[in-house]
Amino acid sequence: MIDLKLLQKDFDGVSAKLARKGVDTSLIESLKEKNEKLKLAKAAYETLQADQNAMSKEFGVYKREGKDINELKAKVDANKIKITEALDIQRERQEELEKLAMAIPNIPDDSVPDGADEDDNVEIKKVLTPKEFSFTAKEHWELAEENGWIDFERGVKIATSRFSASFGMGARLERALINFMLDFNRSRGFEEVSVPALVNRTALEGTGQLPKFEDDLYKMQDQELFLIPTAEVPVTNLFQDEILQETQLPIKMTAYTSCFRKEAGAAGRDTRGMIRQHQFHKVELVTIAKPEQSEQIFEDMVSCASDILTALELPHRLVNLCTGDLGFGAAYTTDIEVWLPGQNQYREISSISNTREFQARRAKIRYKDGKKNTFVHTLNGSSLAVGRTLVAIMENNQNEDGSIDIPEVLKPYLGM
RNA sequence: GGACAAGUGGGUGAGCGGCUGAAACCACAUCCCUGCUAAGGAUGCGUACGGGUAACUGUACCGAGAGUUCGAAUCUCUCCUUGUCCA
Repeated sequence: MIDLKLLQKDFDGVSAKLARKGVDTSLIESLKEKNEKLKLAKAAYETLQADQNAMSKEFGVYKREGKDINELKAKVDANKIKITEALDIQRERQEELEKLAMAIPNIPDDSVPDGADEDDNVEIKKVLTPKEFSFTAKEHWELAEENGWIDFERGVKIATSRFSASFGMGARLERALINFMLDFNRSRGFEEVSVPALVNRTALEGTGQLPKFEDDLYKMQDQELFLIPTAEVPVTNLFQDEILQETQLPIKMTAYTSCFRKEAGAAGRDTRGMIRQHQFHKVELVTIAKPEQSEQIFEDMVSCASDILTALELPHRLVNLCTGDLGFGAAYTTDIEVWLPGQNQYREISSISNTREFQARRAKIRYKDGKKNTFVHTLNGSSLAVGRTLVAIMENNQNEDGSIDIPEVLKPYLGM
């Protein structure tokens, strides 16, 4: 959630920054107005309530002294009617404000380049050079089927489109990758956690998936629970509504979970293969940090994800997301794109974001900064998307006969 | 699944419908005293939002929500969680 005090203080600054993200200034104007109206309504209600409390106190005194209370009671009763009205107005305004405020994205950092979509993202650097193939590189679905690693039809049969099943070395590689990634992240100081795959509405509001993106989520029918679209949701919200000790920070965590996305609006994109599935494996990094720590930790997280790809000998590049491609909660984001020779292009395999205090404000995660309570910064990033890593291994390590070389670092995980 | 009980501040734990934002103790912070393998004393110490340069002050919060009442941590209802017992 954006900082309403900041909005009040620096309306022009805030609205200009949000305009870069396509948020209409009139919306911000309306937010500011609603906030001011709520303050007035609150003040009105609180004054009446203060009167009421004072009169109620007198009641006790009157009774003890055996005084007549009829007159006082008439006054109090009349005041009560006004309080009820004032409270209704206040609640209504509160709801209006919240509804609007929860739907406004984070303020993009000044370093975020302007742009409409992913084509305007800015490359930061390339790591490793894609190798030349003496033959035409195949796409991963072809290789996956040839090797019997992934069965797309049978996945669809037991669920629906955009589901797949892995067999043999395909399945074992997935597991090896998960373990390798978790171990790697752990070696960089991220504590492993294991969390529920179902979360409630409050958690999703805390990290910003709700209320705006309900269509992208799988929801239980008989309970207010949702399948997680990313481990970021349960892991970040572990500390929801807590006041942490300064010495606890930063809290660096890594978690493996399945992720579930409806992929609403992605019809026709990546329909073949396992680039875009409804369920996929992902190893995630989440950090809860003091504000002054978050820039450095962000860099550490980017390095961690990039170094995993380097260890797997997969060429990739880092890009700085432009305003148009930036997620709802992020102040700034670096994507890591892995080279896919079969597709002859770089494709996203990780996305690392600093949300600064955007999620912390929603999820009420604070720490004791001396005597004051201060919102923490929260960061999250994939390290990495497992399915896409497998895709990258298949395409980059393919031989002319269709066989695939296993990366050295994975061999211990496969008993090789 | 059924019965009963409980949910209070960082922790333990008191709380009669008004004098309780909440005793006491522990922890923590600052200060004082003392000089020895330890302690003693004083003060402070919840959160959110609003007003005030500030001292301070208003409102709300004792699992969540609703209700009764002039007034609720305290009474009633619903829900959630935990514990114990039963199936």
